Amino acid sequence: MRWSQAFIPTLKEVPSDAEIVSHQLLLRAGLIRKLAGGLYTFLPMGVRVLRKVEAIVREEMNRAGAQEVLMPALQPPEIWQASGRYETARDVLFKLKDSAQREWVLSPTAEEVITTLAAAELNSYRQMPVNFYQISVKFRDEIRPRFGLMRAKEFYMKDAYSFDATDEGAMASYRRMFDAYGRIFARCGLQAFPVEADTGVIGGNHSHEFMVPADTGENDVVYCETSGYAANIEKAASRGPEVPTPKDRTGEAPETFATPGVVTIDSLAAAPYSVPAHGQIKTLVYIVDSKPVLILLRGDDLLNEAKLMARTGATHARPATPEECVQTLGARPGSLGAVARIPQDVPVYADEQLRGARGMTTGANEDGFHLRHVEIERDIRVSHWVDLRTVRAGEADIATGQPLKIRRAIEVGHVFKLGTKYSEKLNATFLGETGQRHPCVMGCYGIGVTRTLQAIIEQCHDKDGIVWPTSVAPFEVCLTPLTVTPGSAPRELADRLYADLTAAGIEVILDDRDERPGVKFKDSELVGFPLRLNLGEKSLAKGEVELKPRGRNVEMVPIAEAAARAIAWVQAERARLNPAKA
RNA sequence: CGGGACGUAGCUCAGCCCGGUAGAGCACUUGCUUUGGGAGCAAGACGUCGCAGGUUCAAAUCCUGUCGUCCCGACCA
Repeated sequence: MRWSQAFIPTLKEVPSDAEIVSHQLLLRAGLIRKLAGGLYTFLPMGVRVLRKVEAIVREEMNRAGAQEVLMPALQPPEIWQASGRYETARDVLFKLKDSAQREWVLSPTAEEVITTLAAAELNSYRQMPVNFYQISVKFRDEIRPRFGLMRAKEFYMKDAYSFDATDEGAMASYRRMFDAYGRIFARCGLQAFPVEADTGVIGGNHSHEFMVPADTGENDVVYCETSGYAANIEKAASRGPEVPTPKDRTGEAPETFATPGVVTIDSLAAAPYSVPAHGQIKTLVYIVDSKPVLILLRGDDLLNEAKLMARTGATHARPATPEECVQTLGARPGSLGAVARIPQDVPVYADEQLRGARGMTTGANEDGFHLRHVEIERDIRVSHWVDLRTVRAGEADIATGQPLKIRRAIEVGHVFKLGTKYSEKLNATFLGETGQRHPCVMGCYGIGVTRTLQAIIEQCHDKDGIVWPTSVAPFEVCLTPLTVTPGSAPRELADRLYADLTAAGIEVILDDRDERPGVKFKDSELVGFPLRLNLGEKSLAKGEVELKPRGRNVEMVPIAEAAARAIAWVQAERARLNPAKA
């Protein structure tokens, strides 16, 4: 490719609506342009990278035994109603009507379609295990698209679905995908690591997310360097808070005391009350699938909504409004408690940290009053003891007792053992060896291809621009003659090297633009080609060309060796990023 | 959905408070010079000031509405 013929609209200045560096570089390097919020056009360089990431995903999926299919993005709502997700996923589902007023949904994932296919086509245990995948455009009605490709309304995703006759088989399928994911991200030059993930309403503990550490990520990962434990904060557990919960028996009965104007944990912890936060019971009213529930936490703990959803099996949960609190408990937020006046039909979920708690202080369910000397198991009707709190950095790892750390990360992949949720609802059953009919045991496995692309930039860049891993770079080598006049030595050599490298199977872009050297250097570094060959009059006169790997120092090599050295460099990088092939 | 900010040339922005008919830098076109880190000089082209109403002799500027974009929040009672 000749740069003069290529469409690579680089930007010197930072577009005002790009906040994070990877988004800025996507725009500045001429990979994408925005059409509207959360919708982007991929320009030629962007497409080249996208296709490379996609190819890596495809190769590894095929290697893992998955078979590629392609499903419609436009889907009938009936199958979504059948799975129940028409309701549970309503917030992210795009819906539309055709000219006959028939409704359709735009697919965010394809469990319903693939399970419908399986219901029709998979009839015998002999047909399993089988794993179908596709790489296609997905749609999500994001309430707030942001960060360019990170959270978009339309994006590229690889989604795979495994079908097994047995639970053990499903675990083997899961493992194969888990391993394939490790290879995929490694080949993309990306440092991504698996963390235990929340399994939501489906339950079980076989779900991992693949995370790329980045301050701009939208997930918090809890991890322990000693034990290797790593989990999404939505799922993470620890040995508990550093300050233990008071449990000394006092024998005193609950006592009401006036706390005018005190409606926060902090103000009750301050003088004149001086009740430490860990000696308080925080009472929350949540509306879970339209019904009120009470949630009890230690005063210094934070509710983990994902855990709440998982423990209650709910699909929607939100804090109750002050009016709903009054309706449920007769008091406003700030004075809520679970000791008295709790309607029988309102379940009380108490966090495990409160088990055995004594001498606690909590709201009296009367505005302006609190209760002290509360013993939770004596005074409160707890219907469920569950883990609901959010782990904090510094708490002890369950395995080793070492302090846990927390960092932000970008989720680029997710593997999930689904079980029979979809196969039961959509009737994907098969006949087993004994002639019995069983639902298929499923797994689903996603990789955000466009998000992965941006995560690579987020991880691989410097002050000058993108530093592409060779495996996903739009071109592997950028030939940069500093003089482009036909017949000049740099131009002649560039043309010759272009032919040699191309013949060796290297992807080369020749910067034949009649631009000043500074412009060419800046552009090639912004776009991020892994290896640049500078061909200047001065060094050529000395019989040398410059080999400039992106982000590393220049090396002078004799003209006669230039092609061989460049080829060797690229091949070494390819091998480093794909050891299996080397 | 709540809050905040911003919409002026392809891009980054000024002008708005205090109304008088639109500017800078970069990019683009042409010419000359320059040629190892986003060149210099000269000339040129580029705008329904997001859109719709309103106030006014006069609106980018003031008022109302609307659309769009970005940020924060949507657990901490």
